[in-house]
This record gives sequence, C-alpha cells and structure tokens, in this order.
Amino acid sequence: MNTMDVALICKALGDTNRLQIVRMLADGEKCGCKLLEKFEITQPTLSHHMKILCECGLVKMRKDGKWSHYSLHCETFLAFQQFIEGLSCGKGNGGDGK
Amino acid sequence: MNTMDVALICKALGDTNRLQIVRMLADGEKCGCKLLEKFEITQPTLSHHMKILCECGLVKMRKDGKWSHYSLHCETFLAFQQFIEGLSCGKGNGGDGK
DNA sequence: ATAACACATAGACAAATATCTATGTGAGGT
DNA sequence: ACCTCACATAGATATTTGTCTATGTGTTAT
Repeated sequence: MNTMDVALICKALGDTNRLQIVRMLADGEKCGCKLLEKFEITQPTLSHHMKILCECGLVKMRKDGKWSHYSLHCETFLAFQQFIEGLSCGKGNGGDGK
Repeated sequence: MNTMDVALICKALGDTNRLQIVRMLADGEKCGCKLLEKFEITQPTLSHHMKILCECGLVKMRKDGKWSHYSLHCETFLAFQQFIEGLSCGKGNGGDGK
C-alpha cells in the first residue's frame, strides 16, 4: 500500500460523518437507509460519502434488491491499519541502523 | 480521544505531502529546512503544513536558535494508533460481547 | 400499471484548502 | 551595523469539498 493510497483513505476518514460511518460499519454490515437515520444529512449527501468511502477501498457494497449493504473492506482496512501501526514514534531512531 | 480529534488528524494525514512528512518524522526529529529539501514546495507552504500537523496534535516543535525541530507528538500519535487499531473489521461482531 | 421505497446522478453553491508571492521577525555571522 | 539564514504571517487565487435541491433508475408491493 503506497503513500497515495493511504493519503486517500485518510482524506476519506477526515470527515466527521464518514469517520462515524466507518465506526458503525466496524460493528457490522449496515444498509444505507439504516446509516441515514443516524445522521442529519440528506440522502444524496450520504450517497456521496459512501461513494468516497468505496472509491478509496475502505468500504464495499453488496446489492440486495433495492437495498445497498455496506461493510468494511477488510483487505484494504487491514493494510491501512498496518501502515499506521508501522509508524513508530521517533523512539526507535537509533536501533534501525540509520 | 473523540471522533472529532481523530477526524482532524485524519484530515491532516489526508495530504500526500503531510503524510510523507509524518513518515519522515517517524524516523526521527527533523528541522524544517531539512524537510523542505525533500519536497517541491515553497517554504511558506511547508510552514503551513507544519502548522496543521502541530495544531491537530500529531507533531510537536522544538525551537533551537534559528532552527525549528519537528517530531511526532507521541502521546497523541499513540492515541490515534489505538483508535485505528480498535476498529475491527466486522468479523468480530458476535464474539466480543456486544 | 401505479405507487412507494432505496439509492444514484446532475448541477449549484458556499466554505475550506493548497499553493503561491511578498514581506515580517529573530538569530548568527562578518 | 549589516547581511544571511530559518521560519512565520498576510493576502491572493484556483481547486476541492460538503451540502443542498431536483430528478433519474431500479425494485417491490398493491
């Protein structure tokens, strides 16, 4: 996962609504209409946010009749987590041969 | 660490230049002039990015004569990492007692 | 067929953002 | 005193972004 992918994901998570959506999806798959209930935004705005979350790879969609079910895309999400975890806090600059 | 704090940090990391700056700082403290060499941006632009990184708490600054030395602010950074790590990938919804 | 529901798309718009040039500030060196 | 260096601030500007209203699309129910 390269820097631009991570930046795209971070940008996606940089909106309070989208971050809360991700938190809700971390708790399990949800349909759009269920998500919409929790926010004070219109349906097109939610649709816009979901598109951004899907395009950066963080979220995937499953169509079921007239419903869209969203969930975290584990592969991308885990790679993102690993990237963040992999950043040390400047304390290790002495043992890595730099 | 609440949702808005995390969103602010993510927004800060949502810019390719800033993300690379953080990666460089994860490798150890650096002064502004050293950072500037690595990017194709002007000095005021770097100054602007550093301000954003400091304001969200991710980076701290140490003045030394005419130099500004930047490094990751471990406390905030670790809290952020824990927040991200704490998000499961929808697989644990059944075994974690929720 | 018609209506209702879930969602996407298009277009508009105000606010935020990344970048620049120009200039100010403060520390060191000559 | 003067200049240079490292950095900050101010102001301008083009682009991006979050949100809305209006409308289109596809599915389900009556």
